[in-house]
Amino acid sequence: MVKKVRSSHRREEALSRESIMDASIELLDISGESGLTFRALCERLATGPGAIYWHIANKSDLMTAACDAIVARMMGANVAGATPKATIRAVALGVFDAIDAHPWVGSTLTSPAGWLPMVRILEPLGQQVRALGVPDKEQWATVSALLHYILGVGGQNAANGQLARTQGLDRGDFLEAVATMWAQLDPHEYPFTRSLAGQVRAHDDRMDFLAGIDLILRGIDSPRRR
Amino acid sequence: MVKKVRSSHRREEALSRESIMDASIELLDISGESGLTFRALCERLATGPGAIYWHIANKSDLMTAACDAIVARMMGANVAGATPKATIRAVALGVFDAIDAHPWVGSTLTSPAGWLPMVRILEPLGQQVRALGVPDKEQWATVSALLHYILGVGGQNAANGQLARTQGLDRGDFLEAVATMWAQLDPHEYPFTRSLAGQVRAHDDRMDFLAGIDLILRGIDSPRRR
DNA sequence: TTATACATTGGAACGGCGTTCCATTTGTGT
DNA sequence: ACACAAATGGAACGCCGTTCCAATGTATAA
Repeated sequence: MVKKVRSSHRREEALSRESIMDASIELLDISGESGLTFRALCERLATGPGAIYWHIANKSDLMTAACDAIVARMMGANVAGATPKATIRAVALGVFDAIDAHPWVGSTLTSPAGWLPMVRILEPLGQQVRALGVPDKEQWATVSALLHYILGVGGQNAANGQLARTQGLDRGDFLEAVATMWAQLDPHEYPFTRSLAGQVRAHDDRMDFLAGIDLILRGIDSPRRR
Repeated sequence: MVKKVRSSHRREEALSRESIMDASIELLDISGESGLTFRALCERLATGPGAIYWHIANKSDLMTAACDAIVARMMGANVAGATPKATIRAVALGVFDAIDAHPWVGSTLTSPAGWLPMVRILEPLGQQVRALGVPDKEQWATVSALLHYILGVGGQNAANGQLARTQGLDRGDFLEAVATMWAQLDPHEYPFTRSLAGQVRAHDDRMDFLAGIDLILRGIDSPRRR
């Protein structure tokens, strides 16, 4: 029987939670959510699954930590000093751009295990909502409206981005495809959606996202009828 | 060699796209998104994967169609005649309740392939937004704000529901766990989230969801400053 | 120095997944 | 009676996350 001889030296760059996460983020950015597999990770890190599992608990742990790293990095760039509304817009756009750059963050943020990265977004929003003078009793509903809107757009953008990537079409092709499908809908059942087909072709995701944020901010300003 | 004898009669209740989808929805409702596998489906339908693949394209096709069935069913219950705002609230609550009853719908709606079920929701919202007198140019941004908020809350609720189910805890336990985690956050870094811990414990998801809808509706009423 | 404990590593193996392929059976039109 | 297409069910494939474990290096105690 031949005894397999292991490579005689320990790896030069030691495996660590950080090095594993760096590699994971690279894989996710390059080939999307489905690109992060333990096999791909093992190849990139030149090791086996056992070594990776020594440092992380499971794949969900890996994804959450990677997501948290992105969100924390993005939040660090935010500066204070501006008006509450300007700060809310800045946070919202930060999340939007982060998801645009790393689509996989969109779906991971919504996942149940991802409460820590979510809190990083919730906190600054809440501080500004409070600064706007929203009464204590209404703060939770207000900030959760903002947060859910932001995550909702992010999730949708992430999904669209992944669809585009897998189908290999750019933004223009994608919008064209959507516009065409909508234009072919039944005019009696879907008059509104059909009428939207034209607008969608030329719209700007980022501007519309900001318009939605402003809509909510105007709602916060409006007195509550009772 | 022994030749395997097939059962001599054709199945009494013929396999069809509908019967497959009924079984899929049952499986999804019983055991969540991870409960729908081809193996479980084969057992329930007493057949093999090949027979199923004769009627559907792939799993994504299956999920989207199941999701669309739920959404279409729910939309059928909506009645006209009320004010635009009341109708918007009714549609929103319909989606909320549907996702509450079938959590897997929440994640499927957001998936890129699910544009058809999404349009079923977009359409009535758009018709009412138009009825509210929102100018053509702003209709898309307005209705997409509503839609993304609704899907955002739905997705989060679905995620929480699935977490609760897999961990086997009820709503009270879940909220208690969240409140405890938030209360343990660093007071200097997360003052707002910490202050929220108490409110969260007693909040009502459905009411807060409606409060968010009303927030957006108030924003639609408010004049756009320029 | 030597023996012993412990942290880390890498690879083999497992069960389960979506999907494909194909021999076989059944119904239908001639 | 025959040919042919629709429909069926099961075996097999490749990939996935995860577990297990023998081998290796390093630190510590004798």
